[in-house]
Amino acid sequence: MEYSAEWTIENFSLEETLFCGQCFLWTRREDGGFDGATGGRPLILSQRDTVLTAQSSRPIDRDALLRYLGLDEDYTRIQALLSRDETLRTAISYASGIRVMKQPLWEALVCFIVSQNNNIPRITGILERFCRCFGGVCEDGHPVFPDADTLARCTVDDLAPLRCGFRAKYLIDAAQKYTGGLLSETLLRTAPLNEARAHLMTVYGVGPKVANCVLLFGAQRYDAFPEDVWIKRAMARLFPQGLPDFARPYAGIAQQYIFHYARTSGIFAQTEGGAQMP
DNA sequence: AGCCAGGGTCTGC
DNA sequence: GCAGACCATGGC
Repeated sequence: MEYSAEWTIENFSLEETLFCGQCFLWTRREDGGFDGATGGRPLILSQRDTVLTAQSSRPIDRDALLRYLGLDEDYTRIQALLSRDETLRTAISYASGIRVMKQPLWEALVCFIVSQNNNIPRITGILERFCRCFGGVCEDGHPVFPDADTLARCTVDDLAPLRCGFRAKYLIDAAQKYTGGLLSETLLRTAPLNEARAHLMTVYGVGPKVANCVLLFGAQRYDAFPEDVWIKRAMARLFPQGLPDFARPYAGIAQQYIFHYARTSGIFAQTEGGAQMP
């Protein structure tokens, strides 16, 4: 690891941010750090108290990494705004170190297509095979996330090793539309939310939930509000009237705190002590 | 064995 | 517009 970088960051949890269900591309190391990549560069991230450290075999783009981790946003302000609601304040306080990451659109599209009707450990496994099979590995052995062009040339049978089931045909259609220029990132980032969502839903296998995840995590649309089974349960109990209006511009960020709180705090007794982190 | 998992499509009403 | 069958896979 020739290159390294270091930051001091208050009120941030790298582990909770990487493993709170918004991203499935990082793995735990035995030394307590995490293996992953951004922008095609392999990275080892670690944190001790308020010190975040990045190591890589290639030069580190400090700004890009901070942005990827959502650390370029003022969460003091966002959390204070959302905390005007008492229930949101509870959910945020439970894991206030979480940041909503800014993932590349293509990665988010693939990851959340894979996520549908699936559980987090298996999503992670499928995506690891996906990277190894179609992206190869970089010089230090870390799997590389494949380009859309590579996947667009594949058939459903080519994807068999992934064991991703009925999602294979969805992934291929997404790749073909993405490389074919049928998905406008500008539109997804700037159009009214309903239009952007409808645009994404032209992809076979992308419905409202996956579209909202891609908008939130892959296009930084903080007003997008993905509703999976956990969020539906949590909303029915905690916000029967829906989120308060003032929270709407950041509904997606609120959603991430609610999601993590609902799954791991034990307020829903479905899984003893909450869902386990991989 | 049956149900569930960060759902979506397709058909039939 | 809405319910219900069906879709692959793996863990519990």
